[in-house]
Amino acid sequence: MLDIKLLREDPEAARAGARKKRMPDRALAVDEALRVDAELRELLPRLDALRAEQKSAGKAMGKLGPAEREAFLDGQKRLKVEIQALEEREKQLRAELQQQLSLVPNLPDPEVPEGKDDSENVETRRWGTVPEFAFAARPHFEIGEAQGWVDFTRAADMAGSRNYILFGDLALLHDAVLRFAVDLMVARGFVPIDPPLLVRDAAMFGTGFFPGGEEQTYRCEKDGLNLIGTAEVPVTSLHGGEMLAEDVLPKKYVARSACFRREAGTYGKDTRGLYRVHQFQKVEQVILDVADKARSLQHHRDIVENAEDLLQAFELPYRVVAVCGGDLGGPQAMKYDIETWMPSRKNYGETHSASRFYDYQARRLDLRYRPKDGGKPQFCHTLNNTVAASPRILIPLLENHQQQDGTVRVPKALRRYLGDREVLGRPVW
RNA sequence: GGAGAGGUGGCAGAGUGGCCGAUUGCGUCACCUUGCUAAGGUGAUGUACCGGUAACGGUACCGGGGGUUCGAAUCCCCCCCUCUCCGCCA
Repeated sequence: MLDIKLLREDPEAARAGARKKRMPDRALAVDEALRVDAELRELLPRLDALRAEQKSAGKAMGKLGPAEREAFLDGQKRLKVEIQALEEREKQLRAELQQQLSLVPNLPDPEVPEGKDDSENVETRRWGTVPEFAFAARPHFEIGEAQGWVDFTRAADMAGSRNYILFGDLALLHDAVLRFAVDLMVARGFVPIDPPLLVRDAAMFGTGFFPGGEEQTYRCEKDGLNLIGTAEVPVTSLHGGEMLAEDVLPKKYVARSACFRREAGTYGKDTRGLYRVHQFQKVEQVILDVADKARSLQHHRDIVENAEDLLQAFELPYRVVAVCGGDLGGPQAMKYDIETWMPSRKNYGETHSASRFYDYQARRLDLRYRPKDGGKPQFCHTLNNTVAASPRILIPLLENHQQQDGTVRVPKALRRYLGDREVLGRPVW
């Protein structure tokens, strides 16, 4: 959520931001919000004056005898009716303002590249060498099925499409990756969290997934709860509604959780293999800190570096891209994706997504801190990034480290999580 | 799922229809006192919105939402959450 004051002072900035994000309908919300705000600002002083009158008269009446009260009652009753009418309107306007304001996307930073979709994201750097295979390299699902490591057919039978079942060494590798990711972050001072997977609407709204992301979300209607698509939701919401002391900041958390996504509207896209699935495990890093842009920028660099260090430890080639306006979500001010080389796609595929929000989520979550210098409470800044999402990360692991006979080499960093084995699987070809 | 008790300011905890935006304690800040560590005294100290350059003034907010009333932290209804007991259960 943006500050309404910002909209009053510079509405064009908010409209331009929505346009840069290719959300023209959300640009309209700026003007709707301002229209409602104007009416509210006209109404409030009148209402306040009436209430002041009611209040002072009411106080006086408390000191009067029963007989003298009668004289007051008529006027007070008229006031009451008048106030009730204005209050009714106030309630409508506030709800409308809230709704429109919550639709206005966060301002994309100036450094966010122009562009309509992910094809126009801008590469900022590459690491590693894309492997050249001296044999016919196979896609991960062929390797996995040949080894008996994954079953898509039975998964689809019992759970529908975009599901999978991992077996044996691949199930172990999946867990090894996640354990490595948590350990890496804990070593860097992040507090590990095992968060709720089912959350109320407030958490979805507060993190900016609602309104807008309802179709992507599995919902348990009976209980009014939503399955999280990322631990960002419960972890960023953790201190929602709180007033933190400045000296507890920054809060750095790392959460491992299952994630659930309906993937509505992606029919026919990435249908094979482990790339786009309804349920996966993810280790997510989240930072809450003071409202200081320079510190947000530094945290953003740090959380990208954390993910890069993981990929380097996994010996996987990757690139970092600056996500363009059209590919940016509503709540983000700026986002870097990290894309890891996936030989079967003959391309880099997104494995990480690092966002900074400034105070956009914190406003929605009512997440504040009291500055040390005794100033007014401020909304925090929030950031998050993937550390590892699996099974998607298994794609580059299997494909880049595959060997001619169908076995898979284990990167050194992961061996200690796999009984010190250097190779997974048996020769199958 | 059944029965009961509660949710009040940064925290703890009073307050059962008007004198309550709310006693008090802790914490925090300022000043004073005290020649170690410590302690003591005085005062200030909620958040948001509206108006004002400001001082300041006004309004709202006592878990959330409705209602009764001229007037609600206080009475009524619904919901959420916490705790205790019982039941069920990984």
